[in-house]
Amino acid sequence: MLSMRAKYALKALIYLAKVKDQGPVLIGDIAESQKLPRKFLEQILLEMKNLRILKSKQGKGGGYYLAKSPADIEMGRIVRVFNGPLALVPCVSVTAFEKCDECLDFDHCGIRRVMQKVRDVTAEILDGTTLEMLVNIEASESDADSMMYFI
Amino acid sequence: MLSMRAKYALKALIYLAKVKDQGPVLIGDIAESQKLPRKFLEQILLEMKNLRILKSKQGKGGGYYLAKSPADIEMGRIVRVFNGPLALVPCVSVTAFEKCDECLDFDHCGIRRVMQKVRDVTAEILDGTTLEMLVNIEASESDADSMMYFI
DNA sequence: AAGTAATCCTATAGAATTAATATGTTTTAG
DNA sequence: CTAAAACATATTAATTCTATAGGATTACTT
Repeated sequence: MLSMRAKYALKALIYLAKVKDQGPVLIGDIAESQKLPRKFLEQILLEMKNLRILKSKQGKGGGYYLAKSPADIEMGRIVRVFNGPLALVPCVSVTAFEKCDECLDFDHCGIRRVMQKVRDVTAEILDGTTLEMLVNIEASESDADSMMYFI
Repeated sequence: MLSMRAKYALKALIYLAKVKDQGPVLIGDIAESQKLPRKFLEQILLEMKNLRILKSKQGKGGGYYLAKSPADIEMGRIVRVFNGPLALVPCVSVTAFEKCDECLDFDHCGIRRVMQKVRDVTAEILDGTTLEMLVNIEASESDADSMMYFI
């Protein structure tokens, strides 16, 4: 399952994308409007700022806002940062590759080969979905309609 | 990431599928040949027996063996039992559906709609892969060859 | 019937991770 | 100068995960 941190990060980003022309947004506004725990969210936003996904303005009148266009922020990136590798086993991870301790025959491991496929399709979807698309998906009426965003 | 329990369960099953005509197999044999911690594996095998995935024979000359044909045991089942739901968020889980606490608008949630797609393709692969296929995949020489097992 | 080899069963320890809160520091507009 | 805001780090509490321990039960062999 996705960690709360990852989910909250995505929620906050989607919100920031929706109000992106209104200048800096207060942590408190994001937390309240999205029903997220304020201090926990604070950490998450800070981390995204350090990763240059967000920018911030300190002091009175300050807040957070997107560092780049919603079209340039991929869901995959956020999930990796806050939830860890997409791969279900380390031996098919691109960002955190590692052989399994108990591995007897890397080349012929069936688990690895299947999990490689799972990772690939997952990455295709998540890396292929931008914040901009997420906003559009939320604007579409039915699940069926939103499906056309996938290849 | 997949839990060790899930990985060990799969390893044990693949091994049992490979030697399936040789009668009951000792826990110790499985553990040693697959480099799995013996007592931990014991729990896992017992659980699979209670789920009717394995059968066992107690006492001298006893051991574990598959309760059904490798063609009838799907990877998805094992992952669900030992790792939990395939879904990354509870609101797209078939086996453990639950709305998110912080959910504001279920019908229009972009995260949910994308994660639904991820769950669906993952389930398609894992539920579409049987133990028998895993054994065949391990017998094929290149990763490319083994790819034809996927739809 | 005894002995032994095996699974069965449950408890528990220890480590790691996660979610969240707490507390204070720094920056900046007015 | 003050108040409002982000910045930064430490700590807690709960949960989960991996693994081990120790005995209870079952059944084959002699």
